[in-house]
Amino acid sequence: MDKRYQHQDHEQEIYDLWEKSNSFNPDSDNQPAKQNKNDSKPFCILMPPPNANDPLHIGHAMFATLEDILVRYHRMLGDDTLWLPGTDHAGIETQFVFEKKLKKKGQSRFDFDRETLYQMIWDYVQENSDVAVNQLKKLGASADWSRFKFMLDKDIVKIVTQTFQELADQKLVYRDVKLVNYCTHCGTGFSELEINHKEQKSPLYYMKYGPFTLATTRPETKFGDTAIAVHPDDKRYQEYIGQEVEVEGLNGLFKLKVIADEYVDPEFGTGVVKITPAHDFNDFEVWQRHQDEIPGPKQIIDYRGHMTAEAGPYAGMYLKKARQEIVKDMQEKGLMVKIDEDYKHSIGTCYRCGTVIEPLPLPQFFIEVKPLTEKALQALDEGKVKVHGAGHDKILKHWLENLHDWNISRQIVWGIRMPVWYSTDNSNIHVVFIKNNERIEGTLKELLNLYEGKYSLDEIEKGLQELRAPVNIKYIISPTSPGENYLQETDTFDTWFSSAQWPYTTLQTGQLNDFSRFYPTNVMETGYDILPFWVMRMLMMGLNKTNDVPFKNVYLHGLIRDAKGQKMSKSKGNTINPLEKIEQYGADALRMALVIRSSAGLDKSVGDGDFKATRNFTNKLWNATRFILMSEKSETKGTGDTEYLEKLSTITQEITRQLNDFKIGLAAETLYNEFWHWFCDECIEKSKAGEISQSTLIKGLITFLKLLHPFIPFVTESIWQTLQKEGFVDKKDSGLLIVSNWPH
RNA sequence: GGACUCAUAGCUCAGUUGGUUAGAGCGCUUCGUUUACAUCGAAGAGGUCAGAGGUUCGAGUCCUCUUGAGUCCACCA
Repeated sequence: MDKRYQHQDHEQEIYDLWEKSNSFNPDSDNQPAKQNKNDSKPFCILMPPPNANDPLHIGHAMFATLEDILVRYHRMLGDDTLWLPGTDHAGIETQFVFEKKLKKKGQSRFDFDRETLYQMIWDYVQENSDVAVNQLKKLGASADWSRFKFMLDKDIVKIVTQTFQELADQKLVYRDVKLVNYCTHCGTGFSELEINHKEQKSPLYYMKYGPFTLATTRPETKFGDTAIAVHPDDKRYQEYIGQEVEVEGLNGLFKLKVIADEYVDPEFGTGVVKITPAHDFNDFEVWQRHQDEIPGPKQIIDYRGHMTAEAGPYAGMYLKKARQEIVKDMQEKGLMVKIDEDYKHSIGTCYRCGTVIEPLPLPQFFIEVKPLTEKALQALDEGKVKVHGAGHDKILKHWLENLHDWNISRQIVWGIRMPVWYSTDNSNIHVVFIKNNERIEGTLKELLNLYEGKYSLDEIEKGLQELRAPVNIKYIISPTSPGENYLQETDTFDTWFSSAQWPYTTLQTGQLNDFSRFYPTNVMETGYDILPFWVMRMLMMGLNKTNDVPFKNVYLHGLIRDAKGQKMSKSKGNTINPLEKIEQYGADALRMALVIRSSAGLDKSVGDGDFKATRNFTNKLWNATRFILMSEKSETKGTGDTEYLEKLSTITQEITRQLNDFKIGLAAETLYNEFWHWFCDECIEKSKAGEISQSTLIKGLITFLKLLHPFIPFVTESIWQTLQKEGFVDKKDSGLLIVSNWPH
C-alpha cells in the first residue's frame, strides 16, 4: 500500500467494480436483501431529477451524498433498496438557455414553428444529456442506472397527460381568463411561486384625473382604466360615488364611473385610485366585484411588452419608453401635479431572467387546489408524512393552507404539450404560424381557406407557433386528435406539473412490479428551497392519484454556503465546483465535508479547510489499515479486548440509531471522532503496548469500514478489497463492501 | 404586516428523548520526526452556551419575554 491514499488511483476503478457487479440494482443476486428474503423491507428513494443538460453544482453534490448515504446504509441493512435516478426537461430553464444560444446566432424562437424549435431543443438536450449522470457517478452515486428515467420519456408523458384528463374528470381543471404573471422576455406566464418580489424606488406620480388628483406608479396604464375608485366611507368624495366624471386625457376627453370599494386605502396618496383591470391584480378583483357597473379588462400592453392599439398615439412603443413619453406629455399639458421620487415599493420580477413581471389577461388552464391541499394537510396531520428540517413542516402547512389555484399553462415549447384540442369551427381562434420563413398571424377567420382565407389547415398546423383560443371556446381533452378540423393547444404544462408526478410516473413505468414494490417511497430528499414548488405538489398529486402518500419522510437539506457563511453565487465568484474538488481532494473528502455536522433544514458552510480535513481523514483510515496489515499477527487476548469490543458495539448502535433518525451529519461526526480519536489515538496505541490484540483490533477496523462506507464509499471499498486479498475478511463477507452486511 | 429559523471557542459549526468535566475542524502557543499516518502525534490557551425570568433533583437542551441576525410569504395604487 502507498504511504498516502491517492484517490485518483482508486475511484474510477472502484466505481467500475460496483457497476460491473450490478450492485446498484435491487434485482441483482448479490444484494444483501436476497439473503434475508423473508423480512426484507423495501427502501426506495427517488432522485430529484436534475436538469438533463446542466453541469452539477454543489447543491447536487449535497443531495447525491445524502441520498447515497441512506441508500448504501439500507442496502447493507438488507433492505430491498432502490435509488431511482432521472433527469428533468426543466421547461423554462432549458428553453431560456437555448434561446440565449439562438440569440448568439442572431436568431430568436419566433423564427421557428413550434415543432422545429422543439426538435432543436431536443437535440441540444440529447447532446448534453449524460453530463449530469456522469458527474453523479463521479460522486459515487449508487443509483440503479438501469431504471433511469427522463421526464419526456413517452411512457411518462402518457401518464402525465392521463392525470390531466383525470383531474378534468374530477372537475378540478378549468380554463379562465385571469391576470397571469407574464414575463414579456421569456414570453410566458408563471405561477405565483415563480415570481420574485424586489423592493425598489420608483416615482409616484400625482396626476390630474378629472375632478381628482390621484397617485400612481404606472401612468402609462391610464389607457386601460375603466373606472375610478374611492373608499365608501371617504367623506371627501361621497358626492362622486356612482357618478360618471369627465377626464381629460392625452387622447382627448373620456368618461369614467366612480365606484366605492373597501380596497381603497383613504390614507394612501389622495385616496383615489384609477382602476386598470387588465394590468393590476387588485384592480382586476375590484372589477370582478363591480362587473355590473364598469367595463372589464382593456388590454393596453401586449405579450411582448409593447403598447397596444388601445394606447392611441403610443401604440407599438415599448412599455418603458411609453411611460417616459406619457409622463413628459402630461407635464406639458399640465396634468402632472407632482412627482414623489422617493417612493419605495416592491415589484414582481421573473425568477428566471429578472424582467419586471406584467400582469396580463390571458386564457389559462388552472387546477383547483383546495381538494388537493386538504388531502395533503390531512396526511400531514395523520403523520403519514414526516418532514425533517428545522420548522419546514410548519412552512409546508402554511403553504397548503394559503395556496391559490395553480396556473399550469406555459407559453413555451419545451415541455409536455397540453392534450387539449379546439375545433376550427370557431373561427375566432388566433394563430401564429411560419410559412416559408414568414411569420403569419391572425384569426382563423382571416387566414383559413375554410373562411375564404388563403391558407389550408394543414399549412397552419404544420407551421404553428402559437395559438390563442377565446376563453369560452369548447375544448376536448385527448392525447391524440379527436378528429379532422381540430387544432391542439400550443401551451405546455408547467414543468412542476410533470415533476409533481415523478413518484408514480417513474415507478409505474419501471419494472413490472416496481410500483407495488416501492410505492410509497421512503424518503424524499431535496433542498428546502423547492418545498412549495415540488414537495408540496408531489404530495398533493400523489395523494390524489394513488390515495396514498408518495413518500413517508421528507428530508430537507440546507443551502451550501461558502466558508464565511455567504450565499454562493456566480456574480460573487464564490461558487464551488464539485468536480474540481473531487479532482483535488477526492469524492470521499467532498462527500464527508458536505455532510459532516450538517443538519436537516439548516444551511451549511464549507471551504477548503473542510475539504482538507476530510481528505486527511480518508488518509488516516488508509494508514490505520497499513499499520494493522504491517503489524504482527497475534491471537493472544489483550487485557483491553473486552472493553474495546463493548465500546465498538456501542458505537455501532449509536451510528445505526442516528441514521435511522436521519441524523446524518451527526453520524458522520461521531464516526469521524470515534475513528480518529478513539480507534487511532487510543486503541492503536494500546495495541502497540499489547493491551489490545491484533486480531481484535482488526475487527474494529472492519466494523469501521462498514459504518463509514455509506459516507466515504471509495476509500472504504478500496481498503476492503486489500483486506480481502490479505485474508482478513470473514467468508460470510466475501465480495464487495457495498453489498456486505451492516454490523450490529 | 404574517410566519419560520438561528444566536455555543478568534472563525465555521455539532451537541442525538433534559443527566458526569460542553465538542470538532480551521486558526493560535509549546514540544515531538525510533518505521501507520507531518495529509501526523502530545500538551495547552480559548466558552457566564445572546440577555432576563420560569419548570425541574438537574437546563446549552423545555416554556415565556427581550435583544440581535437571516430566510420565506403577503403587500398600498
